[in-house]
Amino acid sequence: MQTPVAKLSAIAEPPRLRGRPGKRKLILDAALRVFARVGFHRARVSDIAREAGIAYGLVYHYFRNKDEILATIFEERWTAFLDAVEQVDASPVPAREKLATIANLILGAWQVRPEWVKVLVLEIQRSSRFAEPFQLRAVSRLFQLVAGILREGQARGELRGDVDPETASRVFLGALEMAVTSLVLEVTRIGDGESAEQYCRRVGQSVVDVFLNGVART
Amino acid sequence: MQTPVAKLSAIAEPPRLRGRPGKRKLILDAALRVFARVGFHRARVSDIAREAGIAYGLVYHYFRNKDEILATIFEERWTAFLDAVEQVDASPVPAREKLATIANLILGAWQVRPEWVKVLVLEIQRSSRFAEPFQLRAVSRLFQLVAGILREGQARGELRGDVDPETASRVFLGALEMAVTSLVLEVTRIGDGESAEQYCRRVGQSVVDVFLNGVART
Amino acid sequence: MQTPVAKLSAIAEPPRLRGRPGKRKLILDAALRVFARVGFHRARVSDIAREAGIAYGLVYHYFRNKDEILATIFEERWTAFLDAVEQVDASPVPAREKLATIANLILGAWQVRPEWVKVLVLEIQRSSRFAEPFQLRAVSRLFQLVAGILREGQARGELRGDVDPETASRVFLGALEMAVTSLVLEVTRIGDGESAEQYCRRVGQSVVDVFLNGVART
Amino acid sequence: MQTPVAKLSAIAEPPRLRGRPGKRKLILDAALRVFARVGFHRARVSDIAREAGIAYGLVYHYFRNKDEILATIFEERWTAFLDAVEQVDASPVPAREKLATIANLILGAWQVRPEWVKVLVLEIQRSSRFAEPFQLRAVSRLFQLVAGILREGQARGELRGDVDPETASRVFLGALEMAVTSLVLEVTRIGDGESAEQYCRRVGQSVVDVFLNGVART
DNA sequence: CATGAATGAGGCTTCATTCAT
DNA sequence: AATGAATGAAGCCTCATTCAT
Repeated sequence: MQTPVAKLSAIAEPPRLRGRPGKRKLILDAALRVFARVGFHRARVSDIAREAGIAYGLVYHYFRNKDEILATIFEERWTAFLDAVEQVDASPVPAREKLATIANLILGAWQVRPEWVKVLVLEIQRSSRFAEPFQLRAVSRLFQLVAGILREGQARGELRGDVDPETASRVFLGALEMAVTSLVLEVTRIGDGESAEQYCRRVGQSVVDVFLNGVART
Repeated sequence: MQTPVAKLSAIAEPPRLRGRPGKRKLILDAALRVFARVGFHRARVSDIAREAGIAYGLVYHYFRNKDEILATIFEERWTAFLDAVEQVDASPVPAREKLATIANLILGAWQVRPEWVKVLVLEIQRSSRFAEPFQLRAVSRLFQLVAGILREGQARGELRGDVDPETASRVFLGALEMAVTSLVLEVTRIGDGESAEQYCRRVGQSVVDVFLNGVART
Repeated sequence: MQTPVAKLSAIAEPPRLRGRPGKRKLILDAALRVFARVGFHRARVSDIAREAGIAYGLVYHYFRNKDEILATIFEERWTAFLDAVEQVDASPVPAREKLATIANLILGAWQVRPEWVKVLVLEIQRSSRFAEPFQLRAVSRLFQLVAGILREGQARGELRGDVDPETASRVFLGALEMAVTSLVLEVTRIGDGESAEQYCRRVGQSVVDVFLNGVART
Repeated sequence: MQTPVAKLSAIAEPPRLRGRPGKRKLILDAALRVFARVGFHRARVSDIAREAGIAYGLVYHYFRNKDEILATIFEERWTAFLDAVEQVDASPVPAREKLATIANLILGAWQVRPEWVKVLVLEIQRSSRFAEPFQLRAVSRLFQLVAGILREGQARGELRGDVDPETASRVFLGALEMAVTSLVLEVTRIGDGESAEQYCRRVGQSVVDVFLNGVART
C-alpha cells in the first residue's frame, strides 16, 4: 500500500490557523528547529526569536511562555498525525496493511521533517508536561488505535488470538520508536547505495515483518 | 530459565566503593530518587542534598558538577547491567532463552529499582548528553550484544536468516523499552489478581513471544 | 449649610472638553476605575484600553504616556475640587461653616465617585510624582486655602489665636483624609440603619466638631 | 512628660534576630534606605544589594522576593512601634498624656529614622499588600489602642463622652500622619532658630492641643 | 482616528558553583 | 570531611511604547 503524500504533509505541515499572516507559524517553525538543534531546555526564547527573525517580545504575543510553544507544537503536529492514523484505521484493508501504513507514516514523517520527529521523540516524550491530561490522552489515543487495529485483526482471524492487543501495540510502537530514535540520534547510518526513502521503507517493512512473523525459524 | 537474583541486584545495587561510610553513595541514591521524582533539569543540587540529608556544598566534594552525578549513575548502573547481559550472552543456551533472560533482567530491574529505570528511560537515554562518547558507546554495546545474540541464533539455525540483526535488535529493545516506559509512566496498571512480579514476567514473556513468533496467524 | 449638588458634581465630573465624542474621557474614566481597582503601578495600559473598550494604541493618541494619564486625572479633578474650595473660601460665612462645607465636599465626593477619591488618596497623594511642581503646588494650594480660612477666623475672633494656622490646617486635612481613607479601605463599615449619605454627613460633622471643640472635657 | 529614649530606639532598631551574624539586617537597612530614596517600585534588588555591599543573589538567601523585604521591614518595625504604644496604653497616666506620648513617639521616630517613617508613610501604607491580613490587623491594632485610650478617658471623665472614639482616633492619627507626611515630603521647613527636636516637640504638642481643646474660641 | 502587531530594555528570580570557616 | 553563606551569570517574562497599515 502506498502512503499518500497528502497524509505525510499533513503530519509535517499543519493547516495555517486562519487570519494570522503567519508570524505565529514562523515562531513555531523556528522553535522546532531550535529545539531540534539544542533541545528544549537549552533553547532560549531569544534563540527562537532570532531564528524566526523577529523581536524577542513578539514570542510572548503569541504564546504565554516557552512551555506553551512546545505544547503547541505537540498539539498541532500530533493531532495531524493522529488524524492520519485514524484514516488508516478506518480504511478497509487487512490489519497487516494498516500496520505497514502506520510504519510508513512515522518513518516518512522523519524523512520530511526530521526536526519534528526529533523534538517529539527527545523532548516532548521526556518532558514532565507529558503528564498533562491533553498530551497523555493524545498519546494514549495512538496506542488505543493500534490496539484496536490488532483486536480487529484478531476478530477477522488475520492475527493470533492469544496475544494481548495492548501489550502487542506497545511492542509495535516501541519498535517503531526505537527505529526512529536510532535515525534521529544518527546511530543508524544510511548505506551508500540506498536513498533515505528506500532505507526508511526497508526499515518499516522489516519492523512490520518481525512484528507479524517473528524472528524465529518456523 | 530463572534469572538469578544476584544479577538483578547487581543492576540495582552497584558494589560499594572502598568501604567508605558511604556519603558518596548516599548522594547518588538521593539523586536517583530526586531525578526520578522531578527529572534531571528540575532537580536542584540542594534538593539532592536535602534528600541525602547533607549540606549541599558537600556534593561538590564528591562530584564535579550536577551532570557528573547523572553520568555516574549511568555509568555504575549501566555497567552492572551490561555485565549481566554479557553473562547472558556468554551462557550456553538458545537465543530465545537469552532474549527471555534479558527481558526479565530489564523488567526485573524495574521491580527492584523503579527509580533507576525511570531515570534511565526518561532522563539519560533521551538526554542530549547521550551523545557523549562513553554513554553512546555504552548504549551501543547493548544493541551490539543483542544483535550478536540474534546473529548467533541465525547461524545456529534457530532464527530466521532473512532478518537484519541490527534492525531486529532495535525492534526487540524498543519493544522492551516501551513496555518499561508504560510501567514507569503508570500508563499500565497492574490488575488485581496479579502480583507485580507475575505481571512483569507475563509482559516479558509476551514481548519475547511476539518478537519470536509474530502476531500473524500462521 | 447645604453643599450644592453642583459643586459635588463639579469635583466628580469635569466638564467635557470641546464636545468630542469623548474617547479621551472614556480613557480617563477607564483609567480611574483600573487605578482604583489595582493601583497605578499594577495597571497596564492594555488594562485601561480594555476597560475603555478601545485599542490600546489609541491611548497614545490622547496621552503621551501612562504617567500623563494619572497626572491628567489629578489635574482635572483636583482643579475642579480646588475651585469648589475657593468658592467656599470666598463665601461670607463663619470659618466653622467653611470648614464644615469643605468636609462635606470631600466626603461627598467619596460618595459620588469613590474611585476618584481612592486614586487620589492612595496613588497620587503618596506618589513620588507628587513632587512634581504642578502637583505639589496644587496640593499646597489646598493647605494654604484652609490655613487662610483659619487665619481669617482667628482675625475675626472666631478661632483661638494661639494656634499656628499651618499646623492646624494639617490637623484638619489629615483628619479628613484619614476619615476618607478608612472609607476607601473599607475599614469603616457603614451601619445598618444609616444611609451612606447620612454616614458621611455624620462623620464630617464629627471631624469638624473635634477640630473645633476638641475632645477634652471642658 | 518625657518619652524614654528606650522606646524610641525600640521603634527605630528592632532587636537582632538571634543567630544571624547580621547580613540579614544589613539587607533590611539597605533596603530601607533605598526605598526611602527612590520608592519601593523604583528600587531594584540590585540597588539594595549594592547599597548593602553584598552580592545580588544573597538577597534571595534571606528573602523570598522583593515584596518580602518590604513586608519584613513593616513587620519588625511596626511590631516594635506597637509594643511601645501598648506600653503607653498600660501606663497609669491621664489620656491626654498618653496621647502626647504617642505623638512624641511618632514624631520622635521620624527624627531618629526618617527613612523608616518615610517608607512606612509613602510605601507600605499605599501598597496593596497593605490589604494583607497581617498588615491590616497590625495597623488596625494601632487604631484600636488609641480608641481604647479615648474610651478610657471618657470613662474617667477626662474626655467628652459625646464623641465616637473610633472616629476620634482617626482624627488624631490622621492629624499626626499628616504632620509626619509634611515632614517627610519636606513641605514643612524647620525654622532657623529651632532644632529639629524642638520643632517636633512643638508640632506634637500643637496636634495634641488642637485635638484636645479644639481651635474654636471658647 | 483607530488598530494591534512589533519592539526591546528592564528587572526579577533561579540556581549551579565557589569559598571561607 | 562538612557546612552553608556568598557569588553572579543566565534567562524568562513584562509591558510601556512605537509603528505600519
